[in-house]
Amino acid sequence: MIRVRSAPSPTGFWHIGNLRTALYNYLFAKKHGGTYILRVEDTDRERMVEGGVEAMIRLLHNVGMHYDEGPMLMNGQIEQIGDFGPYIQSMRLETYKPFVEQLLASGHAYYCFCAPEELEAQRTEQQALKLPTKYNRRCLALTSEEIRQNLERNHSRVVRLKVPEGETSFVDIIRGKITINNAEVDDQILLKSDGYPTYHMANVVDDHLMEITHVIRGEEWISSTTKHVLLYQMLGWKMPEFAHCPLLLNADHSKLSKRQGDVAAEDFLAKGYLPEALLNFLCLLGYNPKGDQEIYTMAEMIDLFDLSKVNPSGAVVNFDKLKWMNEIYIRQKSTDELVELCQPFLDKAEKSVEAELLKRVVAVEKERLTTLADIVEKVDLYVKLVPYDQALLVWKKADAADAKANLQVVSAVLEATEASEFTIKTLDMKIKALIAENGLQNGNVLWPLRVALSGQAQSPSPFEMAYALGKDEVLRRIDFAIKKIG
RNA sequence: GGCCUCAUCGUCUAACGGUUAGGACGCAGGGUUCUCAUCCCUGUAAUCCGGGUUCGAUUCCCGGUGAGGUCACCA
Repeated sequence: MIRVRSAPSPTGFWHIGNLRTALYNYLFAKKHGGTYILRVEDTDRERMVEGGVEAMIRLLHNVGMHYDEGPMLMNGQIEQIGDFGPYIQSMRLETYKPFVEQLLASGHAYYCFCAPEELEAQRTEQQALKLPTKYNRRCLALTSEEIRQNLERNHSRVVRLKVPEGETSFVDIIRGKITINNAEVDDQILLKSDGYPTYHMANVVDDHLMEITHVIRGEEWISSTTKHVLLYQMLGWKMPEFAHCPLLLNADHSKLSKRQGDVAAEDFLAKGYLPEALLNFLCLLGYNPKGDQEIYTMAEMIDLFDLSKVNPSGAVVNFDKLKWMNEIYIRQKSTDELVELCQPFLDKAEKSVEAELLKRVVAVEKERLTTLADIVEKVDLYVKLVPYDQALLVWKKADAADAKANLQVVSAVLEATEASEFTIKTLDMKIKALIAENGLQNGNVLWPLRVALSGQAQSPSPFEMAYALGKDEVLRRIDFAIKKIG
């Protein structure tokens, strides 16, 4: 049984790289009929952010990546769902203690009473001498009597991993075998002076206890994996398989950061990117399941998912391509769905648009939306005619008299047309027929008509505009234009 | 700096050791068209460098270079 987890810290925001790694966990679990788990790694109390856990839960919910076990929101309250809980590390402090004791007893770990300031001083010295910055193992030389006394005095202390000699290897599904000489590895702190375990300790213990079979995480963890492997060996536990996903990069190839534009996953949803588009895009960033296909349904992504096909090199995020993909997904939506999706953006902008009008506007503007938020501006010219210069009404190959005459002809026809016949297709046929019958030029009729309806040099076609606006408003705007010409 | 990892168009990528090195985004041009958008067509541009192995290397091996990661009582 495959069991994988996303193990985020709730101390910051989730950027799209974190989301992508989570997606790979999700796809891998679903592909193999396994279990996807959310576990919160909040052992750093100083960096706790209020509401961080809730935000993460909502994000996964909003993008439709539902997990089988983990903290879930029930009526606004966090509840632990699953047989391996709790899934929040700060609630598991007692769970880690026996294992730290075990390591201490077996000689794989030791107490360290050095003050943080001392360690800091050591580090700067080592850096100055261009030596590796490692703990000097001073406390390893302590006699058992000295240790006992320090403990009795309740001296501030941590527990460190005693890294043995030799070398450590593990197989990464994406990169193959990775070997590191243990001499390079620092005696990692496992238990902090505040009684909280560090990531390394908590992560290994929880992965074991929660029976995690595959650890799929970001590339930045490769070097610490040695410590994790050592811990599995010392505790006599079966190791999970590892897969380290490449990082996402800025255009200048630096690690993706907030400084160079918005990268928080939530922000993309807030800006009107569809979750499906975002996930499809992230899935293909550094990965290709097969051939030339670009658009995949979630079912396809799951079906085709293969961790070993993930590219090992970092991927620059091509935001233009995300926009393109979002446009594709928007066009695939039905008008009704799109109206529903757009509504929150209008609400947020405090624009209220009559339901039937909005539906017609969305139908027309669908091909012109890059994000859902674009609807907020698009809707303006339908709600209210914006002022325009009367010269705009005149087609480049004609004059004002033509514009006026043609608008009058069209107006008469439209007036005689039933409101129910104001569809794009019918209007197109009627007006084109009118042009043909009177031996007119398309441009000389359609340009003034379109400008009369939109007030813009560039806009949807007059048929689309007329359909969206409806008969009454159309006649009103044409009349206004005719009077404007004078 | 030590260690680890990586390397195909500007970007994301495809290519049993044999292809005119393919696709997508972007960009440019064209078609459709009253304008915009959509849609369609065309073009643009890449195997980091040097050795080896091989009849043959983008592909395998070694070295160099470059890039990224990591070196916390953060995850």
